[in-house]
Amino acid sequence: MGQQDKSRDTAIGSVYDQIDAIYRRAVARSRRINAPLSQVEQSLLAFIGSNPGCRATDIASAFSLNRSTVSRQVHALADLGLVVEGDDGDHQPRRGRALSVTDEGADRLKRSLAIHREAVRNRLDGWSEPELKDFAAALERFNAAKDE
Amino acid sequence: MGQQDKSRDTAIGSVYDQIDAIYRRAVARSRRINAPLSQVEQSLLAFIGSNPGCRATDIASAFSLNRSTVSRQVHALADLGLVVEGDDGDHQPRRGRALSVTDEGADRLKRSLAIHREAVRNRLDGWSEPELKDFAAALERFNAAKDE
DNA sequence: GTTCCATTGTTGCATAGTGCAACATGGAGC
DNA sequence: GCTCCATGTTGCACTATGCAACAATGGAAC
Repeated sequence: MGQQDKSRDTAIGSVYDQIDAIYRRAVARSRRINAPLSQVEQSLLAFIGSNPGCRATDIASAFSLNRSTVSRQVHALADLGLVVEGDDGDHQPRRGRALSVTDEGADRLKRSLAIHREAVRNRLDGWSEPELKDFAAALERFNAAKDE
Repeated sequence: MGQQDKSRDTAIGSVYDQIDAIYRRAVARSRRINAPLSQVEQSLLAFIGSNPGCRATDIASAFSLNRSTVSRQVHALADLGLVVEGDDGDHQPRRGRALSVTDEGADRLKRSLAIHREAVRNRLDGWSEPELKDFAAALERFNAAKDE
C-alpha cells in the first residue's frame, strides 16, 4: 500500500470513528434527557409529516422496519392523538390507510426537534458561517452517496 | 431575527437533519447486515481494548449505561471468550475487576470494524484527499465540543 | 359480479437491550 | 476487627424489534 492509500485509509478510519462517537453520544443523550418524543416516535412523526398520506408499509420500507413494528408504533402514536388515519383528501392511496399528523402531533414534533437541535447548536458554538456551511454541505454529500 | 441569524439557523438545522439521517441509516443498516458483533458488543469491546484494565463501572459511566446492563453485556462477551477478567498486570484497579480483550476478541473486533469502515469507505468514494481530511477534521471539532 | 391473488395490516410469540431496586461482595479506613 | 462505600449481580419490568401466521381489503381476471 502506497503512502497515498495509507493516508486515505487513516482519514476514512477517522471519519468512521467520529461518526461512531456521534452515534453513541446520541444514544446516551436520548437516555438521559426526557424528550417529548422517543427517537422512534420522532422519526416516524417526522416521516408522516413530510409524507402526508403515507401508509405504514411506506414507513416500514423507509426505515427498514418490519410491518408489525410500524403497526404497533403507529397505533401508539394514534393513541396519543399525534397521528390519524385518512383525513387527507389529497393523497389517498389505492390500498392501505393514509396517515397524517394531527395538530398536536405537529406541535409535539416541533418541540422535540427544537430540543435536539439545541444540542447541535451548542456544539456548533464558535463556528464561523462559512465553516458551518461547509460542514453541512459535506454531511449532505456524505449522505447523498448511494448505498451499494 | 436578522438575516445572519436566520442563515445560521438554517445551517444548524441542516447539520442536525444530516446527522439524524446518518443515525437512522446506521440503525437500519445494522439490522440488515449480519455483523460479527452487535453495535453494543462492538462498542464495549472497543472501549475495553482502548482501556485495558478498565472495570464494568468505567464502561457504565462512559456510555451512560446502568451497571446492571454492563454487567450482563460483559458476561455475555466473557461467555463468548472475547473478554477476560484480570490478566492485566499493568492496570490493576483498587476495586472491582480489571477487564481486557482476548486475542479472539481483538480479532473479532477487527473484523467487525473492517465491515463497518467499508461502508463508510464506499460513501467517501470520489472524495479528494483534502476534502476527506477537512471532513474528518470538522467531525473531530464537532465531537470535541464539550457537553453543556 | 365472483373468484382469486397480492398487498397491507394485525397479533402471538420470542428476543435483545435497557433501567430500577434490592441484594451481595470486597476493599479502605478506622 | 468492624463499618462503610464502591462495585457487581440478580429479579422484575418495559420498549423496540423480528418472524410467522393470520385477517382484511382492493385489483385483476374471468
